[in-house]
Amino acid sequence: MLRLLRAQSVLEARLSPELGSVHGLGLNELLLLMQLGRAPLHRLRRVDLAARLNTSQSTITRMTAPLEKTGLVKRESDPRDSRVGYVALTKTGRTRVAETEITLQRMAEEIFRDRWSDKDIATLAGLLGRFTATLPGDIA
Amino acid sequence: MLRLLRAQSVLEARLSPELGSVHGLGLNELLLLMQLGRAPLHRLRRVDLAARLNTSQSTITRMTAPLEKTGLVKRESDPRDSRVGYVALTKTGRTRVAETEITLQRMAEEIFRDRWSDKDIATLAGLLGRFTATLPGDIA
DNA sequence: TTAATATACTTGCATGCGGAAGTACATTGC
DNA sequence: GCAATGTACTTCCGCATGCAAGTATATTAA
Repeated sequence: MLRLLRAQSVLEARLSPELGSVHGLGLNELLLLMQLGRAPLHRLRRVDLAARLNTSQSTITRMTAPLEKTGLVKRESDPRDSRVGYVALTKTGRTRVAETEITLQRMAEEIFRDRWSDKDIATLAGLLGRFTATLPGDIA
Repeated sequence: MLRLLRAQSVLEARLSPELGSVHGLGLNELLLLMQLGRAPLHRLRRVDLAARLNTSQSTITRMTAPLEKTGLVKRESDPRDSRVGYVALTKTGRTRVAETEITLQRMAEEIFRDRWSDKDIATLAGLLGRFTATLPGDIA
């Protein structure tokens, strides 16, 4: 179990810098945008987004501010309930996510290429899924 | 692979609060002390400790300061090389680590109890080991 | 209707972290 | 021996984050 904690830090240390330098997005920003990309209408309420990213609402507020400025994301309101603010992917945002996901995919292949069979990967994903299953918006 | 990132945050969210409230140690502090506990003479150079925790040296400096104050850890110097500062577990520190590890063990069992067989756990540990193998001081 | 409670979000504050710069010491090459 | 380089550590600064408090709106109960 302790290995899970360590493995994450190894992985993050490897992924984060390249994503940042190539696409100007932090790993967490990418994960946020990916959640939006998979949501209906490419948008989510801020509370739901926080739950999916297993983080706090205040983090969402602060993370989305710069993304709005760069135009990857925009605010939308709910006519039924004026408390809620949706975070919605813009068209620019969608293309940017797509590009970055390709890079991520390439890096994943690079990491797994050596000693991992497809079966190993599937097994790992399955076992880890038991942890992440408690979260909404689980990602394959 | 994304699941690995999510699984860690789920796990940390579950472990951290209880460890803090029961033993007054953060999860990262415990991991630090555990590394010392497994090292020869119960001590490590600060650089090596940073490498084992996959963190920066400055983090080690800041984390050890409070641990020194509470007497769980003490400084030792190297007569051969006066640049190095060892971080060494005190006797108090050793008993505290032992107590806390028991709590951790209990929590782990609680988490895995339901849907996990011993074989599942072993498989997961093995697969994750491929990531952590690059770090010194890997922990079972 | 109105008061009490619940929900969605933002802001202020404190904490934990990494990186760069600074200091002290050790090692290498001449 | 001494200059140049490398290593161990600390401190400073900025960034990301959670929590608690505050605001605005919605829902529930009387």
